[in-house]
Amino acid sequence: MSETEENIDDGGEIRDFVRDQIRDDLAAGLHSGIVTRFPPEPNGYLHIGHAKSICLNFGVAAEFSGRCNLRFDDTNPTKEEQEFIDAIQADLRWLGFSWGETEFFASDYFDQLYAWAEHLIETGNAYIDDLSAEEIREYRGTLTEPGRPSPYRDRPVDESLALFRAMKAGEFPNGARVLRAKIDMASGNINLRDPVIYRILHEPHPRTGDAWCIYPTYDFAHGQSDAIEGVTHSICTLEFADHRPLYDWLIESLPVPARPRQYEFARLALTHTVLSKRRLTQLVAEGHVNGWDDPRMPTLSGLRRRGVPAAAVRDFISRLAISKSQGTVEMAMLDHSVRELLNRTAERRMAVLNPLKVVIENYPEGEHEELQAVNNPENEADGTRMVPFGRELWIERDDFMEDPPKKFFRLGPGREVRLRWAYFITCTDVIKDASGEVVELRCTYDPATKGGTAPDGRKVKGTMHWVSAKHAVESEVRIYDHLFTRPDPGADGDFLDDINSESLNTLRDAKLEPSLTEFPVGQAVQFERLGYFATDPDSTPDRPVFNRTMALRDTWAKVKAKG
RNA sequence: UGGGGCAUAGUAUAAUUGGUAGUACAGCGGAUUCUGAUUCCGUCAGUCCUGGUUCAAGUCCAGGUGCCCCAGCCA
Repeated sequence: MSETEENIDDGGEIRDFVRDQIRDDLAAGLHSGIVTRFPPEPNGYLHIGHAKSICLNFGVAAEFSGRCNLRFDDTNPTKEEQEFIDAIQADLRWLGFSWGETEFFASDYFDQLYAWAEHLIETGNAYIDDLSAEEIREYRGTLTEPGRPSPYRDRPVDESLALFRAMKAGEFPNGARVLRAKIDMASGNINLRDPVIYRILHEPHPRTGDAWCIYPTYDFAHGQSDAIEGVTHSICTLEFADHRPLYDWLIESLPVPARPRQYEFARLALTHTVLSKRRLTQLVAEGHVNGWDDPRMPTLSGLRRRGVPAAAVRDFISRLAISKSQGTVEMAMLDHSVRELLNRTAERRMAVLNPLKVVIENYPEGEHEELQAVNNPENEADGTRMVPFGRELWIERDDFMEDPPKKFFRLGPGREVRLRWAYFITCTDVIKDASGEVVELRCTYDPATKGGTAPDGRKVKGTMHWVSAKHAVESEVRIYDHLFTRPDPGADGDFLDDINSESLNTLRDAKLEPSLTEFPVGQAVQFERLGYFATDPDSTPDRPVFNRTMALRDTWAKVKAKG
């Protein structure tokens, strides 16, 4: 595994503004150790954008001999589910990260957070507001106009305290009242216009059950949770920069055990896909894809199912910059990391996706032989295997043209090509059906070319893959393309309108060489000349199903397209 | 003058803090090849704008412009 790191200085350290900050803080003696955290909300599956945050937070912790906590930000039981908690942990492990014995939950701190809320009321820094959600919005003002104080803003401390306790006791319905921090209704930063910090939610929580009917908001939970855990550097994405003043205000207003600091970096955006949880959830909920782990999804589980190795994801992330400028990375960048890793590690096999029958007329009927093939030219240790060869073969339809252009190196009438690891064959006849479609080729082979080289030194331009018809394993192969037709889905209207209707092409008549039945689910393999594939969990013992992880680069396709 | 953030090749970024604009991906061309793969070689292309300071500006100063985020009792 050779994961390249982009921004490395001569000392081998990764350089970016977050790590620079940490080095400075360490040099200034601010901390004895570094603690970060990865704080997913369990309301969806992890995607490749999360991988950037994961690699940053866990990476930083490892580089500075610190610790990274996995902490679920589970403060909104209306959206969160145990299924997501389990999936997030599974995806993290797959990606290759571990977080020690325990995982943390914001809900573990509900008692402490509640006590701090009371403290805020007692110190005159928070109040119970009876305004409705709509009224609060009206009073908040707009982006350019200041807000107005709620009529309940100066309610006596005792009254707020009593009301807050009544809220906790379940005496009010959802939405009846909220607890608000008392900060500045005229602030240019809307997060400081008396933000709601506790709301009534009569909703069972995946972890605390019915213990609570009031729940803290993100803003009231996150920084304090960081403080409780001794997090030194709370690294989040740019959209939270506006929240930092509130984060700091709460830390300063409360008797918390530590002073964590928040730093923001630009989240990952990728072309030809979407990475917002709202959109991904919509794709799943409305059935545009077959679940969170659909191989077309940018989720970690989708990538895994498609056959993308975790190491390739990590390599891709390592090439990214940690910065504050929000760009969109080309999907080709990810493709490159996948191909580079798989080229080195995936064994090669032969499979015919769109079969065309070939009969070798001068090969003895009823006989076959075993020919030796190299498993991986990039890794001699992978050895060789035997592949059965016979009189009737399958070749790829695309590898034959009746009237080929000059640059076409493959099979055509009267042409000679090499069958990989086997023989040179020459096409002698083309059989068509009533509609004129080619259904079979008649060929002859040269026994002297066994193994693929001609003793007389003659050359052929093309080498093709093939599968013995008698020994072929019937299979289904799923070919994937970008989920969206354009690089920026939704930029020009509804993102659903940009869904690629041809993102999944299921080939039900694929022919595999026999050894392909030995590949366990998820194991990467290269089908020679076609791409990298991995077995899908839908496979059955008698009918394997393969997903195409990534096509090989195809310069012929480019030549052909140019005409 | 609501607040916050960001501008370097097609894309993502680097530039020792004022001293030759470098890297990766993509593209293009070629060599090698029993995968039209891989590998190798070559090549294209960039500092948002306008002024200013300076021997010297991507970097400093002034003024513009453009893009992103914020008006959830989501995170």
